[in-house]
Amino acid sequence: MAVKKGYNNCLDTVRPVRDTLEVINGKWKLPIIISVGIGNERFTDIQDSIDGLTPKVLAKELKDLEQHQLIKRIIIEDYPVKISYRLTPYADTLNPIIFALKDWGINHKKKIFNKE
Amino acid sequence: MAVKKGYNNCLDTVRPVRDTLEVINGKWKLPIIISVGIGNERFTDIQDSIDGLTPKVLAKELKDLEQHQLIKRIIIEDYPVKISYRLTPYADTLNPIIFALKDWGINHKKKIFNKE
DNA sequence: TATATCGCTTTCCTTTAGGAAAGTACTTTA
DNA sequence: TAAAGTACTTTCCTAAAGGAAAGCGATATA
Repeated sequence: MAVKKGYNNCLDTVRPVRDTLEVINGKWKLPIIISVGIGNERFTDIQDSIDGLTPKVLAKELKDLEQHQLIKRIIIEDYPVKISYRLTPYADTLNPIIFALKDWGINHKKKIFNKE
Repeated sequence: MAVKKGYNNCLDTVRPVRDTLEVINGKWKLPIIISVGIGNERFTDIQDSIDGLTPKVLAKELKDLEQHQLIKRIIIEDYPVKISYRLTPYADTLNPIIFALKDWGINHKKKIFNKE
């Protein structure tokens, strides 16, 4: 029989939410995905488009995002060799999350602004 | 005239997303909101419902969430005094975010599972 | 020849998050 | 009187995130 517990079980929701947060955690991953998605393909462009992002952090986050198959790194064999970053189709599945976060942020700022 | 820039501007989306992430950052805030939302009102119940959550972290996160007006702390003047945590109506506005994260997490697990 | 750009890497350092364990003040139950 | 529960706090520690600055090997431009 089941062990007595006084609390309500919320694992059905908490577990997948935590799984998602593990993929998109940190300050930078979603901003980078947004920037690449909007058309910034070059390392320097991505860096310039996001305030406060340092090259070290960008390089690390790009690697993480590549591993999760959200971004692909394309080497263009030209003289000089160029490197281009693109979203994978899978990254598009993050759109509902990005829109939800964006909407909430816009609304939250309104709320705070009207209060004070 | 405008300064030359080679990158596409993504601040319209990045800024509100970052504003939201500042409110719900970390491993624990959304799980706690989910747990309280599902009916866990007591400190110990919330703690027990979320795997790995320590009392120190829970106490800190509850304070943060109170400050952001997502949770209210209710003191029940009984013998002994009891303390109850509830979501504010404002916390309900996070639902689209939570559902989006949940759906993505479920789908992501499927994707990984089918691959390997 | 000198300087600049690109896509990073490297080093060093600070801050923050988070975990383990014990303690505390109070009350209730046996 | 002892043990247990409630809602935390406190201390101590580690790991990870993040920032500042310089460097590097290649090519390109003046």
